[in-house]
Amino acid sequence: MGKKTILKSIREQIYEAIQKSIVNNIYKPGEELQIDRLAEEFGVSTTPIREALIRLESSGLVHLIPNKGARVTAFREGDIRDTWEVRKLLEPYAAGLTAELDVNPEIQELNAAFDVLEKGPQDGNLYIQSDIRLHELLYVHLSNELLKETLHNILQRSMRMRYFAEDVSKMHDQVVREVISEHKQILQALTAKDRERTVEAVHRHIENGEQRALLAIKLRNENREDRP
Amino acid sequence: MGKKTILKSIREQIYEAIQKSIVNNIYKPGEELQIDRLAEEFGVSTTPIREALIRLESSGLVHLIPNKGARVTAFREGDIRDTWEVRKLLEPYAAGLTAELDVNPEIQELNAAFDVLEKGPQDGNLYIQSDIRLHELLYVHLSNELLKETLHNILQRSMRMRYFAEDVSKMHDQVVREVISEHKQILQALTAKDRERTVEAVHRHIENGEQRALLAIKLRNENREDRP
DNA sequence: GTAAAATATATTCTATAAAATGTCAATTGT
DNA sequence: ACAATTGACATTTTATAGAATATATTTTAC
Repeated sequence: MGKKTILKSIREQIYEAIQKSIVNNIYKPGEELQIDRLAEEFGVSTTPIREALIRLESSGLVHLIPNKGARVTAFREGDIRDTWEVRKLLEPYAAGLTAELDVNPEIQELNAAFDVLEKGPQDGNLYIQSDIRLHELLYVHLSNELLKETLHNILQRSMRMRYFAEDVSKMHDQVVREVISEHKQILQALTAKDRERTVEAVHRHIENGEQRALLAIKLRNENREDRP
Repeated sequence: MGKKTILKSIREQIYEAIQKSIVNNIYKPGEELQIDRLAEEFGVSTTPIREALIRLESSGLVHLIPNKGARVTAFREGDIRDTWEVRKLLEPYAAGLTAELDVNPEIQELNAAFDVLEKGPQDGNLYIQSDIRLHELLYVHLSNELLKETLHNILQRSMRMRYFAEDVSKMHDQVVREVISEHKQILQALTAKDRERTVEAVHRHIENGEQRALLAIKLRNENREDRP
């Protein structure tokens, strides 16, 4: 009763914290993740840190080298292509199934958010939140847990790559407008409960997103060539 | 020098051992996996056992309940459908890509194995080995690591479900012949380097496999109804 | 330049803390 | 009086911490 109730295990909390930091590029690709240091930072022993890192390896965000340590998984252009290749196989299909469900309330919400973004001034945070929520909408209501898990994992990787490639706070107005327009097309197809149109709209959006991510990482790499 | 050289960490060895036992249904669906008991069985401390179980949860073979323990993941008919639904999205696509590579040596080997199986007497072990190797052939040579990882994981789950549903040692001659015939069609399409035909052959094989698994689990469940 | 020592770090083990479960008697309700 | 419910205690098991060991890397001495 009066006692403090632990809602989640320490391992779980650490896992979520590190995951979030990796997806948001606070921990950078290739960065070392030392167990002792993290244990001290979080104020816990090494055990839950190790266990969190093991789970993070399974989700592809951390790379564990035996007897050497853990690093945030690094990636190249090719990894972006690979990730988007799998995304193209799963996400349009999932979205097509979602089109046959009733998700009107969420569509309304997202439409409203996109209207704000189109008219109002740049709001990076709202943009990211809406982006994530739209893509989650495309699969969270499905009953196939395996498909959901798999897509969730791939989406986490994608998001990390995009946020890394194009620093969202500095994103060009033009790109934001493009993405919002594509999102609205997806929402329209969903509203019409048109499965085929949804599949196509999502597929197009993913392909465009891939091009945007590839372009952004190329620009980023070019800017990094000339450095101390 | 004279010292024993450990090739893999204990965690890794335990992980592989338990994984194998789950896929081969030595540890049954729903079975409790107590850390202390396993630690004693394997002659190690509890730490590497825990860590192996955490990884196994990520791969979907073990279900971890906080402060309660670990169980081998249980599954129903619906989980078979879910697993095969995702398989249908990924495996034919991967096989199609493989059709454009040069994998002749492995095709020869597998063809030989299937010839032996068709003519010779029932050899459950050879049958399983060939089955696994054929399905691995359909993706292992690809360069997309994410696709490979994902497919590998899904295939592990499928295999477990099939081996559970239809106890392979008791499998009917008719079914074995069916499967081998489908496998040979896939190998032919691969030999011809015909991408489209490969995709179709693999897709058909997966759909038939789903029906076989579903039928087998139904029969199994019926036989379990009337028990003490 | 090589080999041995020193250092750093990951891995594993052991011990303690915390949580869940089961037992059984006391209590309550009918 | 009897069945069902509650609650304290004992047992079991997991979760975390902290210590010991193994492995890899770097430094130093020759």
